[in-house]
Amino acid sequence: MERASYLDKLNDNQRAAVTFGTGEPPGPLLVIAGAGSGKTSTLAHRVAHLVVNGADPRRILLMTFSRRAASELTRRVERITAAALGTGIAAEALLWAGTFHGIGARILRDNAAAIGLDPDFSIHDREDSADLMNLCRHGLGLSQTASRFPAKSTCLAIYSRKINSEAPLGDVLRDHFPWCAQWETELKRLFGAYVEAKQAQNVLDYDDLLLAWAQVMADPGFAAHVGGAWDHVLIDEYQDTNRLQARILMALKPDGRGLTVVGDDAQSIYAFRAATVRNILDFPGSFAPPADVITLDRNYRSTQPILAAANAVIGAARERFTKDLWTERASAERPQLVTYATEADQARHVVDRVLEDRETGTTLKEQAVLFRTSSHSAQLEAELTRRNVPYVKFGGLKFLDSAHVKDLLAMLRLGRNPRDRVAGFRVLQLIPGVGPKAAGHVLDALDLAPDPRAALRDVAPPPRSGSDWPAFVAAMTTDAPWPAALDKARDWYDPHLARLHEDSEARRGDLDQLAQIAGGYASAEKFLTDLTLDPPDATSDQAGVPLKDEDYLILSTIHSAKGQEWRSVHVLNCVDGCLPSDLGTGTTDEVEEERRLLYVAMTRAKDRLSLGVPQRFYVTHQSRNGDRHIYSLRTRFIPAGILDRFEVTHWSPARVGEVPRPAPAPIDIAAQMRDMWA
DNA sequence: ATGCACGCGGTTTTT
DNA sequence: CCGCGTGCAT
Repeated sequence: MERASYLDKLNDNQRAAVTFGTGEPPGPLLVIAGAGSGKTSTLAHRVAHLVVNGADPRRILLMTFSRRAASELTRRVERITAAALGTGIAAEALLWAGTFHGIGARILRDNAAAIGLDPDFSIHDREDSADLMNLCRHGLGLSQTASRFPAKSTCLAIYSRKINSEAPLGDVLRDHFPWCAQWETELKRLFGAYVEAKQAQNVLDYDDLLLAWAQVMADPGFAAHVGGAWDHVLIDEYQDTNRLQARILMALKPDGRGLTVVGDDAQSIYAFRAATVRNILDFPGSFAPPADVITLDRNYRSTQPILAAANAVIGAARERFTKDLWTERASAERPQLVTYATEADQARHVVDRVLEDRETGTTLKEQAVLFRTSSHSAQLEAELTRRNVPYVKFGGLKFLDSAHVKDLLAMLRLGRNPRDRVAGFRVLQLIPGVGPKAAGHVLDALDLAPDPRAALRDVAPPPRSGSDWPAFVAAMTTDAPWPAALDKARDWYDPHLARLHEDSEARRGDLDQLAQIAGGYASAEKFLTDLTLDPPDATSDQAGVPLKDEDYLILSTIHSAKGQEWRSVHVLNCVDGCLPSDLGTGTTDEVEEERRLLYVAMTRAKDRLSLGVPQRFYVTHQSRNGDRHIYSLRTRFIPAGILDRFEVTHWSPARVGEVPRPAPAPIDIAAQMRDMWA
């Protein structure tokens, strides 16, 4: 076959990765792809190349870290194949592109009957899971222990880590939750109850999507059935997978044939979710003969000075398994390291710089401000709002977390799966006069009924529910097709929204948005699954999400910035305590992960990079005598020895024209007010 | 039984 | 500040 023209645009290593594999199907391949090395493009080309050479796209499994990454990849594959073949493959041909969790949900749903699951199972998001954990916690009387028992979210985090790391509970507690170690016995009991509750309620949490999948794969018959559905399995961001995911992968393709994994150990930033770089390091040796390894170390994204600074930061890492990145993009401009007296100064200057860059032709969308923790952007957001700069924030709170959205989604979930007690408690208590007790009775009755959905019509109304009940039942049991069913729920919910929230107008807008999204789905089930596994991740202040064609600045946690790039990048709060976060400096491993976070942040920049170092912070509510400020130091990841990679400056606001004004004589307002009644 | 007022305490990052 | 548990009035 004549050499396809798309191969000409690739460098030698990229081409080797794209065309790798002589066998049918080819042996296992590991691609170590440095930041900005054209990883996504290489992966897309490899998939396209397989298809161009006759692979059936419906028999390719493509697993990525987010659904956004999956659709980007799919789009590119379509473009490349379209150019190469004349006719592109249909958009639907790549049937199996998604996240580990999304694919897991699909496999479990498809095989539900055979593995003893009700196919109508609901999927709980993190908060729902924590709520269920809380119900169990109360049930076992753990909420009123003499010394305080760990909070529901902590319990869930411990449980989740145990599942995903496949480590004994004792080890998990010792290594990651030492302040909870005294509760090991109680936690074990709690987790047992939690698992039973999930099963009784026909509910799966995030971890179950992987755990149940792994358990399916442990059965040889099922493993062959599931694994046999694909000729090629490609995994992106392999450095951020955990033990459980690796186990699933190895069971899918035990001999490694058809398997490609891509990743970069220098960008591993999800250890808190039990991801382990061991997966990527041990991958080659898991097979006999070992997997081939191809390294992409040429960076196409950043200028040389940016790369030099990033390399210096990661160069000090305790362990390094890969390469220094190199580039041919010369520039005289070093990254900036700017100190400020306060965070407010930092916010002001960053906005100044952003606007300057926009004046000189860099749109807001081509610029980003990154930070370690969602709350670090608070002052910046205030400044942006004050100066009317539109922005969209990724990471942190999502609009799905707001009470009114959760209420409506819970109604839909309860309609599909009346055994879901978390949804049930939430929804039933919306009815005035119905509290935990009455809600519990209704749910118990539904639980015992042979057909819970029908039972909702017949169940005795709660004593004080009044005239609301028939309308509620009607809304819940409607036969309206999707998405009209959502409108029925909204109609019932609307008066309660107005009753419960002062700002019901703004919240109604969110629900409009939700209805819009719902319209794009064929069924409530698909809608709920997708929304839970891949929630719309941007929030943007009170103003609502800007229109798609509008220009807006990107604000993002470093975690949510993974895989992305911008011409200009500002990193906030590069000080000890923020980056590394003072919460995660317990162990050397945790500190090393924080170092990689800074590395990831810096390598997002194409042309311009600046790191902010505010020296004074206001810390609120840390001492009971009110707010205080603390002084902070430049991050330990930029020691004096590598300062020469940066242009170091200090910025303070101009004080021009500022004349101190004398204060007027004091007045006694309180006395005046008293005198009004004298 | 529900719902509200009060007081205490508090590990980010996400599928 | 916010969520959570407790205690009291309806």
